[in-house]
Amino acid sequence: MPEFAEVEFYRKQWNPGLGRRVRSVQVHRESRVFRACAVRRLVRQLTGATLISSAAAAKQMLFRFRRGRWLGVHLGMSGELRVEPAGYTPQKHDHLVLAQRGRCLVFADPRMFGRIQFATGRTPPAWWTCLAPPILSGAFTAEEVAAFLRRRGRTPIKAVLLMQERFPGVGNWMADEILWRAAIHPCRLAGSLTAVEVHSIWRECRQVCRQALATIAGRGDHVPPALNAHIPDTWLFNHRWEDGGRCPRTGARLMRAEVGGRTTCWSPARQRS
DNA sequence: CCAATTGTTATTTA
DNA sequence: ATAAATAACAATTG
Repeated sequence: MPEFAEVEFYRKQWNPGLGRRVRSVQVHRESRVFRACAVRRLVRQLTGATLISSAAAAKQMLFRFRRGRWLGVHLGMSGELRVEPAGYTPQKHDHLVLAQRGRCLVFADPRMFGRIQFATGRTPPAWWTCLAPPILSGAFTAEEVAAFLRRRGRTPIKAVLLMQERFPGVGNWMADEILWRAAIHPCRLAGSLTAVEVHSIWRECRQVCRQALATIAGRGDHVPPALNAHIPDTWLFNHRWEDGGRCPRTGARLMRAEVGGRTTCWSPARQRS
């Protein structure tokens, strides 16, 4: 489920634990989510550690603990972070629980495509620092986007938008939202776009990221009561899975088909092949 | 039983 | 050799 802004939403869920010590760590040891992680070491090192700060980038989260301990979380398809009362008993899909004095910080993921990572050191680990420059940073330029689309010229634009090495945090629904706003058909080959269309892609990437962040993740420390509760009906998002759904701008029927290996939704009236 | 799911990666194909 | 397409991963739901 979670893409860019949803990841930020989940990051904030653990905010009540900031500045607090972890008294004990519970793990579902053999779970796949620990495939890139030395679990015993994680348990040993995080027990007694104090959570200092956290950050989200792309679809990745980083939690920093005192004395150079770093916890990485990727939510995969079905992961979530939440807070439970002290004394909480982990359920079937809870793979990692950090118990603090007044609460438990829980990572759950039924499908287990998610990933937990752990590292120690003075500086953030490589899997964090090597992420592509954020779409909302100055390093995400129209020129870089144009060059990338040229290099992937024979690939449908929908599939290109899902490539994390250039569009960090963009997932299936965001890619569809961007193409719908830019009025570009998802099957168009990346190399066939005009300069104006390439520029629209760049602009709408930033626009969708910015608006999604404000709407889904909230502003400052404020977090919306539920994930995706306040997404306006003027977005494609709220119509893409409805059977017989209609384009909020043209009123025409939406189409659905597999493009670039993912179910894709578009408005034929706006997005011409 | 079959098909579906908002992600990533290894393997196969072109 | 590179890039694109496909399969696989796992659990749950309709």
